[in-house]
Amino acid sequence: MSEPTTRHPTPAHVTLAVVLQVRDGVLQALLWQRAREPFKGRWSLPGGYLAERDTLEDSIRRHLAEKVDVRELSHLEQLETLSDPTRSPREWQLATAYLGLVPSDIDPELPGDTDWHRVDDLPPLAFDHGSIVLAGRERLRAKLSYTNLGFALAPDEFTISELRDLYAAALGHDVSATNLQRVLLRREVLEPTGRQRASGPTGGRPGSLFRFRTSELEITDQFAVLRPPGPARLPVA
Amino acid sequence: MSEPTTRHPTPAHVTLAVVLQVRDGVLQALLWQRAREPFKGRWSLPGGYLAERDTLEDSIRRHLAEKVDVRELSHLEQLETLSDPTRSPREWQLATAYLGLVPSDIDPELPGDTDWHRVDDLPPLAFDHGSIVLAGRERLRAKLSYTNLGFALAPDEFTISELRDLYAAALGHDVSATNLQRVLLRREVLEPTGRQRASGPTGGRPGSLFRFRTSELEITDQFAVLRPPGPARLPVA
DNA sequence: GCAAAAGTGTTGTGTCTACACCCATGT
DNA sequence: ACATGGGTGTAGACACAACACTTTTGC
Repeated sequence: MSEPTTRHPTPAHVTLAVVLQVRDGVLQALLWQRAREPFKGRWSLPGGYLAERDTLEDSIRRHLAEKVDVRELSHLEQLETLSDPTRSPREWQLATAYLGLVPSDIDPELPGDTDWHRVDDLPPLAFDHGSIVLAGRERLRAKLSYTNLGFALAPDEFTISELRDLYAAALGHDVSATNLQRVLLRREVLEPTGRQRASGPTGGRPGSLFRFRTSELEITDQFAVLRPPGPARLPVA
Repeated sequence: MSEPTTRHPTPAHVTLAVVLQVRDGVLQALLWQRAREPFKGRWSLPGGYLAERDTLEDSIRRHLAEKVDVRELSHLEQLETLSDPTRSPREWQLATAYLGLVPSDIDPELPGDTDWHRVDDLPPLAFDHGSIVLAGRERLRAKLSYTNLGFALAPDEFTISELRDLYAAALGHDVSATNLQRVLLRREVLEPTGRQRASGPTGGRPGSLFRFRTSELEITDQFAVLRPPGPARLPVA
């Protein structure tokens, strides 16, 4: 298997990751400054060549491990594979992009050539990485609406206001804490922990703490329309 | 560019397509019977090796052109890239899978080693192709609910009953013609052509003919929830 | 008491399913 | 006339956004 029996020319293959986190109330992406040509000095997505015996997911986890502690990745999913033959000026190279998420309460140690950048205000990126970041953001936004993916942005415990700020940063628009709470509780995505956050120095009622019921991705708004026929589902007996 | 400057070992790369069509009122997939080892004689997805200077999409279109007339593909989108190092017994091989759709009124000429199979009753497939077919079906089902993707399953003109049968076959459950019509008209996905289908031999009111307003994929049910704030959108003035 | 922050009650709206009913055609 | 299939009217269920109001804290 390590000796391909094909006589077809094969492209180089790299894995890339759009790693997103809400930092300072803003959605940010982890970028890495290229040390070498092509695009020397430009910011780019972390990643690297696929090694033998690695799956694509293994590969991107391995490359990311050099930047951030992989245990800190709360979610990782494949985005798409890019194949424009001119996407790299030097070689025939395919790239499989992943979306990775990091909870907001974590501040990983980073090497000197690596830093967070606001997705709303990115510098020019190497290759086609700019459009990949935007694709990752769109995927995140869509899944926040119809899945429980919020778990990947949030700490283990949080108040509704804190969660609201995370959603607002990721979605790019204001979110009402009132309605967010009701939607996520109705869908049984959140559950109360029973504990409370202490009031801040300026006073105010202490907020109750919640947690996500599960850290596995689940679709919570299946069948937005064209449901299968049948009597209405019982309202959670 | 045709001379990779990398010294990394590179995997073989193939493109595959799950081509789906509603035939005889049932969702079916286009399969091809392997002439050679490995998996000689087994049914498998059409596709083949990626050639230099091809994008992945070019590649799968080219391979499909040997089976069906590509102009008959009403939709083509990337599904995922598979990379398990053991997925092919002979070589290190990645596969990028696509979903292709063919309108129900077309009956392409097929070579002798190629045929349609009901997705609900597939034979054992080569490699990991069985799970890819199911992933394609799930993608189709999801997008039928929140996009106008129905255009890719339907002929240019159709009655609501005919469209209902297509949706039912693809979704795998009964669909109400009444509600289907109202949902798709409200969303302005369908428009009446003004023409009618003649009655069948057994009588019955002739059905009005409709068409999809566009054959570009559009999201018609954006923001199922967590809409951006603001006054309610005007009800289509 | 007053400001600040959290949380609940309530109303209105839009979208969907279900089902009854009416319409147009062939025999 | 009556069977067959197409289409409309309408009622009820539900989920959501918006906003007023109440509760709990610090000062």
